[in-house]
Amino acid sequence: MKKNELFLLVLLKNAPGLRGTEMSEVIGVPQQTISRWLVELQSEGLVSRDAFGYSLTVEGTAFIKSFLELKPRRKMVFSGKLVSGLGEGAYYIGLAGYSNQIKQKIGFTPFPGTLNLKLSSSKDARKNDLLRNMKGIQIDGFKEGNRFFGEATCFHAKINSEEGAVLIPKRTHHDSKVMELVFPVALRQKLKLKDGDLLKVQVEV
Amino acid sequence: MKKNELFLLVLLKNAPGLRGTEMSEVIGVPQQTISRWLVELQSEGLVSRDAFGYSLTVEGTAFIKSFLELKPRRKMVFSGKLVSGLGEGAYYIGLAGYSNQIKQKIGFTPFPGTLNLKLSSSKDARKNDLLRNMKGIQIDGFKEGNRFFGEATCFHAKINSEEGAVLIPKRTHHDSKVMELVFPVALRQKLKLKDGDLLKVQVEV
DNA sequence: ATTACTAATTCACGAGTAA
DNA sequence: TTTACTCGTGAATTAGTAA
Repeated sequence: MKKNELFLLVLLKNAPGLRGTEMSEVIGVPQQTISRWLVELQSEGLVSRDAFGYSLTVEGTAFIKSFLELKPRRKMVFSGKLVSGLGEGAYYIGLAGYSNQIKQKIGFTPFPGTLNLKLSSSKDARKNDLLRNMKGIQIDGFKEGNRFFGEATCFHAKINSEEGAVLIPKRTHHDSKVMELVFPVALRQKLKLKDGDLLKVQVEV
Repeated sequence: MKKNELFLLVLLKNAPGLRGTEMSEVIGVPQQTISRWLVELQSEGLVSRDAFGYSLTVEGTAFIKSFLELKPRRKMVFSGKLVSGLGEGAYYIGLAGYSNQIKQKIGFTPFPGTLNLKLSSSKDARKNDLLRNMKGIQIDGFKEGNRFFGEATCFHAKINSEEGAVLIPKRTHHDSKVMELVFPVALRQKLKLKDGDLLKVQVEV
């Protein structure tokens, strides 16, 4: 696939059954060029054509979907001091609505309680801000009785080889210097941690 | 923005703070080319650079977001015969969980009942299939007591100047020949319709 | 290390036109 | 109508290299 042809894939994803002439108008590229792009995309099996116009093939749909999520695997390292949360974390993580999703999407049943880190440097706070804008593992919101519990995003993370996850609630705007983590075990006890201990976190982004 | 530079915008959307060299690896284009693209994107104010790498600016974020939803406004016309549903429609549409969303996102409080059309031609059935794959107005699922009610997609639609909407439940796989519509009024009564009447629907996609 | 300039090369573009 | 071919032209690419 030539880079420019991405335009057509996005367009066809949004509106299957388009004509080449329509795409030409929307993108602002001559019909001849659109045609050339479409010929290549068809030869690659990403696009098909019928009497109603062009559409993505199954492969094309998969391709554009995975492309839109394209990102390199990177590790971001943060360091911060352990602080006490307000005990809210334990309440939320204890709810089946969150706990089950974490089990299913991240791979462990979280210990009902969160580890709160106060990041040491403003560099790390800045990186934390970047993290909050990234698309991680989506945890859906849900309704429990009359209360609504919001969405969150997670990233796989490690503290001293202990596998866990960073938890970023979508709507509540924590301080950029605060990072919240969940683990399958009571990490405070397992690693004999206390408030003020300096910890290094490796986050998979 | 040159067309190719879209790659970088998508990438930076997914992973802000990337280095040019990383983007080069992921996209498979030499670093020199990435650099040239980034120079242009910065001069256009879509991308900014700091000590941590490149990120989208606010304008860049808005730009890529609107691009990903790019599609031409089109009208699709269907014709079909009015048939009786199973009365399920009325039950679902009557639920506040759906009704309120339709009011908010489409602009009218739906009459609790749906109009079911049996499409006349296989051409129309094929177009209906295309419609089901398009991204329309999203109606979220919700939980009511123990029951879960699934997502749906809507499109603005008209029957004889009467404004309504096509309703496409996400998970239930209706026959492609069946189209379900909602209106702010009891259209059957208002237009004195009866089963078997031939109707033309204009759908905004 | 990362980023960006210059210059040689390539190959994508699109007007004309046919099917 | 819509789609796609040819081919002359020029813009986009990228290796080499510097900062």
